[in-house]
Amino acid sequence: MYIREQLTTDIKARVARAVEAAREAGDFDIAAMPEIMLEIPREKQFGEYSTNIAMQLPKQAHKAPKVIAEAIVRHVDTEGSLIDNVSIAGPGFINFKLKAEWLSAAVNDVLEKGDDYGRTDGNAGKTYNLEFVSANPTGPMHIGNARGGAIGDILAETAAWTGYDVTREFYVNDAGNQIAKFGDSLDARFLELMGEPVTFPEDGYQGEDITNHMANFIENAGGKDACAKYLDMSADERKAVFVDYALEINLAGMQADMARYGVHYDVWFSEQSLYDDGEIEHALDLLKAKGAVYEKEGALWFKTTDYGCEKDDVLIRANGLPTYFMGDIAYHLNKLVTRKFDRAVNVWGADHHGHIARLKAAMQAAGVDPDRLEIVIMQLVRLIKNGEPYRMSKRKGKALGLSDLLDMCGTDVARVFFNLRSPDSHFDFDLDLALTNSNDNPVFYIQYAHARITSILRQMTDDVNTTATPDLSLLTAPEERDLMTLISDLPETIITAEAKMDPSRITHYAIDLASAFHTFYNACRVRVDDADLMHARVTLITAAKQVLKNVLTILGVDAPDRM
RNA sequence: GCGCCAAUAGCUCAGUUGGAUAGAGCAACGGCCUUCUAAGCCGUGUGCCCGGGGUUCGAAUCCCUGUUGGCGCGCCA
Repeated sequence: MYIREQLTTDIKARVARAVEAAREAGDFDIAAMPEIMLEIPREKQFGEYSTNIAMQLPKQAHKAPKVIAEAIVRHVDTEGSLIDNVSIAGPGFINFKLKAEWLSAAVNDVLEKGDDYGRTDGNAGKTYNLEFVSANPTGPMHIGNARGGAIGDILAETAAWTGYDVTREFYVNDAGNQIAKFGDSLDARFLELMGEPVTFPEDGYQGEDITNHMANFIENAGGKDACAKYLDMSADERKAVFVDYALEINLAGMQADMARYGVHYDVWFSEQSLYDDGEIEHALDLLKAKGAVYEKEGALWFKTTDYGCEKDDVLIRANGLPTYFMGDIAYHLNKLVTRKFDRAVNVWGADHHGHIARLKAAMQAAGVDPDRLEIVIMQLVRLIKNGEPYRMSKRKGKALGLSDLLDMCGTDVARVFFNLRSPDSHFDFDLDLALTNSNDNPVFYIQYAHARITSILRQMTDDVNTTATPDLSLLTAPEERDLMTLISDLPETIITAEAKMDPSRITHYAIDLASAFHTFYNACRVRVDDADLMHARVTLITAAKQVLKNVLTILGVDAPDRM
């Protein structure tokens, strides 16, 4: 148990006993014990913890909040606790001021747990599938995928730090309509390169990458003459060859890009495998058996409207081909039923939010608790160049790729940048800022704190007797206390980030921690004549360095020793 | 038309399960390096928390409503 958890459970228990004691003493009468909430006051003058219990009771106790608060405070037993004193303030807040020792406990906690400081086990034993990015494999990844990658990966990491057994998953859309379009586009470029007359499909992929694929294909095959045999094939056979060829290359490219981005997937799940393994059929049969499917105009429909949605959705088209929705149902049943994940979470772009309700409806129809499926909706990224939105079209191949982005600003900057704001806020990616002004980026601010600490410690190896126990009670400066307080917050920050599915909280914490260290650094010298104080401060910055390292690990960002 | 997301300082944004005097970065101005990394620190001030109702002891936060912006509403994925 980390120190904050110990404190909150202890204080809550003492408050509950005090309320009980006050009631027994006849100070007030209440029918039921309300939930006791502890909060951390914004103003330091109000102590480390505060409860509003006295303001929740007046209705049933028929007494003024202050009177209730006084009665509770009279009965609070602080024996054997870290509570220094209890007071009443404002409209009836009960404030707890702690003994300075609690901060030492936080520092010792860090030193004891090391690389594991911040890990908790509240979700131990539960499996968690996190699907993110899942970019269309028909072309290179774009900047929206970059945001999804950073958010998803750090979300996965926070989940792992709270005890979940996490699987990072990429759904490869290697089946269906867009693959057909991909094949049409490849074939058209091939015929063009071969000098055959051809009209490029109107809704085809116009990017250069398509032409490059086929140019390379021809070269690898030994030139145009050697490729003449493909002209004799049927168009469908030929497209199948090209799709196989280009898909493999694209997939390898995406895997390489994601690896470079610090994202390592456990599973690359093929949509096509759902067809090959009969899971599409099986899912359809299941829905049919539940009576959720009907036929209309030659197509098979899912009764989405039975689940509060506006209209029904097609599962199998009149031409016999399953829709993307059908595949998605089979896929999520695979996650939740076949593979039995306790939770399945998807990170989707805002342009997909309309699909949440119907997918959950399908899960419900299939007899699966829809709450086991959660969607994190990420608002779309807007590229800003020269202060104006930069329009790009993936179809025309003008998108800025993930690899271009990484060339420009590097993995560390990109990962932090995309986790500066919560997923559900709109995000403007300023190209000029990323290109020219990396000093403004908070990632350097955080890393600089780590490098500074390392530098100090490097120079002090001989000055401190590390076998002795440091006297942390010497750390009384406000800057020292602020730093220690922040250090104690990491476990709860991770738990909150996971619970709210908001990885930006980790980034904000990292910035706050770095700021607390820089402030401390400027206010307090570590290398001082007083050997005991020096020892205590070395211990403090050693802990701060460890926490910075752990938080950078979660963010997937390097913790440099020098800058 | 219906649905989802957003609106807080000049700009970009924090703001914890509703709490006490709404914060930070950038920008502007002024200060801090003979001593552990100045990619840093300290100081100076600015708010119709989009408007209007409501709930509450208490609302930037919750509910209703309006406005503005983004996205979606296909036998596309």
